[in-house]
Amino acid sequence: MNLFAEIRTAVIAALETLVQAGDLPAGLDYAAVAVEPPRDKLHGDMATNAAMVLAKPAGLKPRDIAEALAAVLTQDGRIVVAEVAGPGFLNLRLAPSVWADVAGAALALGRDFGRSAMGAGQKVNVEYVSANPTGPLHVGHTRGAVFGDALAALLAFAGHEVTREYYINDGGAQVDTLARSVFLRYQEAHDLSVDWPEGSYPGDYLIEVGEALKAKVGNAYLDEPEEVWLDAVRSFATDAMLALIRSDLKLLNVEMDVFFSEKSLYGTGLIEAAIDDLRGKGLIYTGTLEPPKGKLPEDWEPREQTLFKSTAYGDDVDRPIMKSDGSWTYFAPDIAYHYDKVQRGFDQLIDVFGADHGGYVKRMKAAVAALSENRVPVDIKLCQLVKLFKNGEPFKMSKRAGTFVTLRDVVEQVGPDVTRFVMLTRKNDAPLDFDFDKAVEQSKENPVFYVQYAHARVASVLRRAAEMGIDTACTDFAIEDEAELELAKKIAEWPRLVEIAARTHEPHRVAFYLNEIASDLHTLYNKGNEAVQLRFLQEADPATSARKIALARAAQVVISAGLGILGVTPAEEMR
RNA sequence: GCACCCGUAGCUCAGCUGGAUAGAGCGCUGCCCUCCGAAGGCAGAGGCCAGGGGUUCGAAUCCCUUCGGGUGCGCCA
Repeated sequence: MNLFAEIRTAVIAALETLVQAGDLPAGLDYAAVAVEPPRDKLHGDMATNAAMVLAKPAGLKPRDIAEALAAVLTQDGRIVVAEVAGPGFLNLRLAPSVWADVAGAALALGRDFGRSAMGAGQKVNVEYVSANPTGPLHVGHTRGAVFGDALAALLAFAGHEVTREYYINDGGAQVDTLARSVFLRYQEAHDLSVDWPEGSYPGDYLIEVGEALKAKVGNAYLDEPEEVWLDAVRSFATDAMLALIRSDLKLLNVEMDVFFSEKSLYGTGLIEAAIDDLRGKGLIYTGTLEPPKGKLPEDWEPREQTLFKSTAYGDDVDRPIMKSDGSWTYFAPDIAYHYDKVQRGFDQLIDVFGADHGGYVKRMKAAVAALSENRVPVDIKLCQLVKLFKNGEPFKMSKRAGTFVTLRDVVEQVGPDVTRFVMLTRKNDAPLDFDFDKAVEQSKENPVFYVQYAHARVASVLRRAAEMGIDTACTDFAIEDEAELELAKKIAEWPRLVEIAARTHEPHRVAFYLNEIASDLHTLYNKGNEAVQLRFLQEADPATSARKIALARAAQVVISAGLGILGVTPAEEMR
């Protein structure tokens, strides 16, 4: 139940009434009519721009439309005051009972309150993490993992059918490097001393993989040339890395529906099929690209290549899909992978990448647009860097991986709940500072704590109420004070916020909202210190107390639902 | 050189498909702790929304441009 949507429906019905009465011309487009919370709450509870939006097409003055609209709307029992303001806004003030009804819905629906049918019938694929299977996940992946996971949950909450997917880059040269690195560890496991060539993966995490390989094959590969063991070791190593990555994800409670292997596209005709599809559309050709302007690669020379005409779909230059030795570039399997997603019938694709893949966005969009004939939109969300701090000092090294801090390092220090919440306290395209100490600090500056505390505070009130024999299942409300009204209104905003966040693909909005509703709850609670009649717990008047507690429970339900979307456990107590 | 992202209070950042007098936290100033949990609370000061043009009844938001920061830029994925 989205109260804003309901009032908007009422506004449009009222406009129709005006049309019937001949006060407005028929056939107006109401699409731009909005009902929103006003910026300044002194203006009322909701405002509509209907009169201003319709003034021009209707050929009338905004204020005249607004006056007429106000007259009709005040006949609605929910609307107490409708007054024209500014250039033609219509400010609405709602009856207190309306807010109580919304809070009542929250209690009745529990964590399903705010669930939307917005995405009904929409199949969405969210691809995230997709880290190369060459080592443990690091901090950057962590942000992508949390973001993608929260976004998937948010879309599901908004009614979409969501598939969470991980693309395994196991087809390129980097898994060969992995295999060779594991082979070196395998040699070490046999007490041989080895040289680490430039570009190999020297992290400690491969030591046990080398030992496991020894345990499996003994000394069978020791004196053999690469041709003998490369395939087998690569497959052994990528399996091990994938197991590592899965266990990393599990630490964060991230669970994928599909792990899609790049390798599975090779030798199966899938890449060829995707490229053929593009060729059939006249988008594949052989040609020579212009050199990039400015800093020229040193070994630049004009070269004829097989190209995808991505410029036909908004890219800046056409992109090579085949190397000069006839093998595919990395782009070709990616095209095939997205072709596969399109063929699986998704209505919408979302790719979550690191910000360093920004240059990849246009060609990927071009590819999907071409493959789906503009049917399937693809939204590519870029996650910016995470800078780690400890005691305000930059924090860089990992004991495990050597050169980078791992997901495991982070989660082991602050836990999955804190990791997830903090990662969502910034917009995805804004850089994020993550301070280990602040993240676990128990103070108002720490949003994780602040929101958890609000939830726990209600739990605490409920426990004490039960001891005092106060009804904790009451569904009547006593919403009188300004602070109570604020909280009730904030609860009513939840369904609308879900839809906005889902539409914009921005789960951080949920985190910010939770901070606000927590703030309203704390404010109300603190007000009870001075104004005794505002306290939730009132031994002398259990009936009133029960109705106050009902509001606290409604807020708690919303906080719980919001945390659920973010993948954070609501705390029952903070000790 | 080109493309993408970003530029909002001293600091870190929100800001809804364009809406009214641009918000929050920290920091700062002043009050407040025998009180349902003060691991705080209340109030106040503080902004040319980087600069300039344009579209619009209306622009932090859309378009153009300048400046400043980040990322990327033909057989690496």
